[in-house]
Amino acid sequence: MNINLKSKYDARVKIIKAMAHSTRLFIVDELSKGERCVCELQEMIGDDFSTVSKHLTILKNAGLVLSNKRGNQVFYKIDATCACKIICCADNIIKNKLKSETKIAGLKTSIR
Amino acid sequence: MNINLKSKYDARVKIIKAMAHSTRLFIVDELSKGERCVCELQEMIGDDFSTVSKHLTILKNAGLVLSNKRGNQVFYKIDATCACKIICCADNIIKNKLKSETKIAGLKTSIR
DNA sequence: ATATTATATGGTAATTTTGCCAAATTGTCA
DNA sequence: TGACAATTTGGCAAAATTACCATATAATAT
Repeated sequence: MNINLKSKYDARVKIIKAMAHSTRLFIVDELSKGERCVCELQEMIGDDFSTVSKHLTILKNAGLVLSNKRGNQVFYKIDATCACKIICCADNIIKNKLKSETKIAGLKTSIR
Repeated sequence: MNINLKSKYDARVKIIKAMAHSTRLFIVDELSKGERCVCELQEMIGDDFSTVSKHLTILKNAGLVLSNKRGNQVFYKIDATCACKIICCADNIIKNKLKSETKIAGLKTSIR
């Protein structure tokens, strides 16, 4: 693959990889409801603080979320609304897959 | 995180992970233009046949593409059009990020 | 100043992903 | 049938990701 094309795909991959983890998807989902501080997210997720913090850094570096420090708390919010659309697309794909699987199951039944 | 919620996110992650690789993004992009056989994709990508084949298997298992054997060639095509939308979303995020970065650069210049 | 709270960073072991080679499979054609 | 072409699968080493602990940093309160 040529070098320019490769870097175009690498830029896209960076975004998509940032979302390719259940914790980070959860965070995006949660932030789509509104701003949350790290401690709120950590409590919901249950992982170590440092783990949650690193997930947030990945999302931030990818340009998906923004952080804002107030006092000694850091609040995160969605920067790219398209991140939510990506989740929506994933849900559509899951729905379609289930539909086509039941269709196949139905065909198999009707063959008997 | 509770177990049901976790599995909901895992299903989404499976889809997104399937797209989280530059070669696989390229394949989705290419297939969005039309059906392609493995050898065509392999030639464009340049990786080993087995590598390309494994990428295709990942996309197929995620429900993003379909395969169809004709003669001794296997043709792949897009199953989930939403896969293309995800790429589109990634592009939007990249565009916004560039925009906000130049805005910040502009502010810094105007401070001088 | 010092203790405390909230978050980020460095280091590291465990796990997952990747990509190549070799071998197996499937279909075509002589 | 046997040779060949296209694709997939198994095995494995290298690279990347993940999650924890310990430590560092920053803001607040005493």
